[in-house]
Amino acid sequence: MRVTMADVAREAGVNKATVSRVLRGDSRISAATREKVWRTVKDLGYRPDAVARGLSGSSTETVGVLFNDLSAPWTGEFLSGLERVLGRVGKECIAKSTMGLQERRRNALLGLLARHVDALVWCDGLPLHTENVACVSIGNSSPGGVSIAVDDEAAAVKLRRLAAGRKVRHIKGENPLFPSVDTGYSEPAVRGTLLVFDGAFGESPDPKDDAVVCGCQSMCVPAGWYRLLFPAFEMGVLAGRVLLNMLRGKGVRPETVTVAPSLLSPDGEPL
Amino acid sequence: MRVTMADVAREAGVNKATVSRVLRGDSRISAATREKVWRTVKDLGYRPDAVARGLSGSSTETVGVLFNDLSAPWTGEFLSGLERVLGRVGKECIAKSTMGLQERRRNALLGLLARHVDALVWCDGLPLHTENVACVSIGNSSPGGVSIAVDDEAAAVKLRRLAAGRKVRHIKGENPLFPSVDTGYSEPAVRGTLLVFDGAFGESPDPKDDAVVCGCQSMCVPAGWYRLLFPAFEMGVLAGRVLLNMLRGKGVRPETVTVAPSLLSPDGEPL
DNA sequence: TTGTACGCGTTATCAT
DNA sequence: ATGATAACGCGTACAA
Repeated sequence: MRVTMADVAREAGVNKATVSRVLRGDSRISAATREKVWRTVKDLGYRPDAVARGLSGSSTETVGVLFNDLSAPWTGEFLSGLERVLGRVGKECIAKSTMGLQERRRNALLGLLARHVDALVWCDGLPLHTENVACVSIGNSSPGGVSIAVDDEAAAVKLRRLAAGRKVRHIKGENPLFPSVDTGYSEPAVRGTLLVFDGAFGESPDPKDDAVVCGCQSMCVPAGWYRLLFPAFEMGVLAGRVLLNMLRGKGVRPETVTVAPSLLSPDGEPL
Repeated sequence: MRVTMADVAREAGVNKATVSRVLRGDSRISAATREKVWRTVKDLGYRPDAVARGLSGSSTETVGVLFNDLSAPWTGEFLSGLERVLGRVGKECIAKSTMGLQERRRNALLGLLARHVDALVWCDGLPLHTENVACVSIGNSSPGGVSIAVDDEAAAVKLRRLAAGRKVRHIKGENPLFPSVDTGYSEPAVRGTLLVFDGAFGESPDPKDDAVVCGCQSMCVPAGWYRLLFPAFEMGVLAGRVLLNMLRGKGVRPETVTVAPSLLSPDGEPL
């Protein structure tokens, strides 16, 4: 059988309520009682029941995370960053994918609400404003909501600097990570070409050219190539921080937080 | 306020228990009552409360998934496969990462047990046998438990076939996906070299050689290279199926299920 | 400072 | 076939 609060109370010779208070760190409790209760808790190996706590209390300490495609290469990094922040306060993440289908989106939402998630993270485009639940959206600014987005312009600036004096060819695959990054570089090329691969390696660059590959932290690139990193981890961290602030009712007015991707040289040096 | 079962019962003029029975599809209920209850459910937009159901019932319809490093490139694919199977029966996944730390492992386990997860998936090496909770481990066979593993030998066989007549250089990065794949090929090279990159591109191959890159479905490789795919998605699917069987008490004796990685030609054709 | 008692929304056990 | 009622484990006004 499971060790319950009643067990601890009985063993310690106090009331259930007292045990509950000690565990929640209620100040108005005698040092003696507190000590005694903690002892019993340890002795019996008692662990609060998260489900019961969720039903009785006002929070389940869970967060729902919805992706368009959970199998995309950056989701793990994002979840990792999110968990890094939320884990510290005992919250856990429930990951789901909607495949861009409106019905699945709706069902996912209803399912998560049925679980009393404290917050939602929409990583699948369309921001959805759900009353009563803290919510941030990724990539798309939600009107009136909080969103975390990639600073495409900053990326473009870095690429332009790297491209200085040469032609730029932007090669986008099926699922580019930086769909709106465009160097817009049109000066006459004097030093060859800079190839920017986003989502696919279509060809091998001429040895005298440079190549930039867009991807996540974990991606592997051929030696000598540059990397433009999609800041998935940082976005997860930011999303987590923003959510915590919202849940604590602190400032953080609805706004858009942007993260600049970093451009790394073949040696791994940031440019 | 939330629409509860009591609301439905009152509105439909029946008992809470009856509503519960109708929702669970209990057969011994009159067609009239069933119809009436369903009507009211629709009208009021009632949704069962997953938390309360978890407390009262015997299942929370949740599964805990533990990774060594959640930000690894294959975790998303794995979760996607797992969710594909578990989602069909209304189960959701809670993802956590342990960073290989024994203490975090333990805490993660305790936290998930506190949430009454129906099952656990260990993707971080050491299989942990937890009494009372269905559990599969990934990559490492647990003595007496169920595990899903990559068929390294099958991968080696395919590589050997591809390598026929040439030298093989296996280049492993920091986190190779196929740590134990070894072609063991030592015949005198008569047709150049086959480079196998696992986890890192150390160099660019000589144009006359072939190269195989080990990675996930989402990885991008230079044109003309071969790919050895880590079957993360399939492993997720398998893990899900095995878990469901365990939870339903069906056969599936403790064993090891292996998945063969596929070797793709530059055109995407399986070899 | 601590105890009493009720509520959270379901499921399950008896009755009827 | 259905109703009444007791768990499930915890939080919390209210009382003492």
